[in-house]
Amino acid sequence: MPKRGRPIEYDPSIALERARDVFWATGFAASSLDTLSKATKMNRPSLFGAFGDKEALYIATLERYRDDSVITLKEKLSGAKPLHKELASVYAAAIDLYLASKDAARGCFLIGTAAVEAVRRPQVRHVLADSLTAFNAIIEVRMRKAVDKGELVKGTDVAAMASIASAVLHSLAVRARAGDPRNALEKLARTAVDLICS
Amino acid sequence: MPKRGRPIEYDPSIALERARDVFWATGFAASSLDTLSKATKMNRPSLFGAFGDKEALYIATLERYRDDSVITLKEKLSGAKPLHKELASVYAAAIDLYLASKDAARGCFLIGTAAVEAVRRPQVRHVLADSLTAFNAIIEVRMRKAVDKGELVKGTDVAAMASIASAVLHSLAVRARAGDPRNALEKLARTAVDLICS
DNA sequence: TCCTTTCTATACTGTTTCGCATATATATTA
DNA sequence: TAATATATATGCGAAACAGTATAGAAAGGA
Repeated sequence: MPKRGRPIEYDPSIALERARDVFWATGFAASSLDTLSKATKMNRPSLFGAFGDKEALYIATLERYRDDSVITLKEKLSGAKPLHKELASVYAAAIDLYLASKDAARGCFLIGTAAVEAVRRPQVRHVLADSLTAFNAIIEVRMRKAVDKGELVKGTDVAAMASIASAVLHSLAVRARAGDPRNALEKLARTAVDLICS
Repeated sequence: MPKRGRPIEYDPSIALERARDVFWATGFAASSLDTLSKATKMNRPSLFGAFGDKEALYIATLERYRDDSVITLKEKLSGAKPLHKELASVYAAAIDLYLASKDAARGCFLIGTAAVEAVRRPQVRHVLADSLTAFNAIIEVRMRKAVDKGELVKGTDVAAMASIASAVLHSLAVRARAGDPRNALEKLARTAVDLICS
């Protein structure tokens, strides 16, 4: 017996994106339910019905961002192209994402907004930790493949190399939010690719 | 004509440290003046008289943290010891600082709490950017010296190397706040030292 | 047509927030 | 001692806040 009662007027997926954008620009603590309600075009009761309280909504946006990021990261590190090209495309995509806003740069949603809440909110901390681990693992898989293919010298510590590649991603996230210009971020990315793939 | 009127009962320097600790654990937005007032043992009117409004107080704590960090960073990168030892001691000191709390790890005060406010608060963004630039510059100076001393091969791009060393510091800051255990952070630090000083 | 179910709109409640106004305490100076 | 200058203590007040209660609207089912 599907479809009883009044149908919902919002698209949960779009609403989640709008809420994410609010949190991304303002952070969790400074984002009011009023602002979120307007951005998602959902009334507060509808927000509660769909996602739960403010923290649950925030965590849903974080998980969505993590899942999207995992997908694009896997795509870009598929192994179809040489490692140095794939790694460069990962950094380029990250920089585009971090500088996408017309206002001040937003950086990475996770590192920029979840880090501050992580100390006092264990759920947020765990989503953040899971995400960083997931990203690192995808990079590590590609690095292992690179050793097999001869793109990296045999004996390379792939876990170590992956953590360095991740570190550069973290640095791009922070520096974007600090207002670093695009060319500075691109220089860091080139440096990292050269260092890792030399 | 010094010392008129009732003398202050608080130590501005200690009060600033206490306020910094509140911001460090809770972030700017979620730190109430009530909590800050209790932590500093200053009434709200005294807080305003001494530091101005909440944002001015926050910026004062950020600048203090940056200045302290610059001093210790310069000390540890004085050139008295080999580069790999000095760099390792920088990372070790950072890890100690990031994990110092008895509760959840606080990471880096700047990256953990200023990054989230940077988008909407230009003053915070500028302090953050200045700080990252200052840290990077100190590392770069040491790297240049390392080339002169023969610790790094001639022709090394010292600016690039310094930005990688900084990136690892940023990653440690984020990963500490995500709850990564000490040994994971220490492994990243060792990896970075080996990569940079090999 | 009328009932049930589900979503939406409005408005409310009690709390917390920041910044400040007023009153009081403690020092120096005349 | 009186006057002045500065700091502290208490608490006010308007606004914002999160979450909810209640009423109304829009669909399907009988």
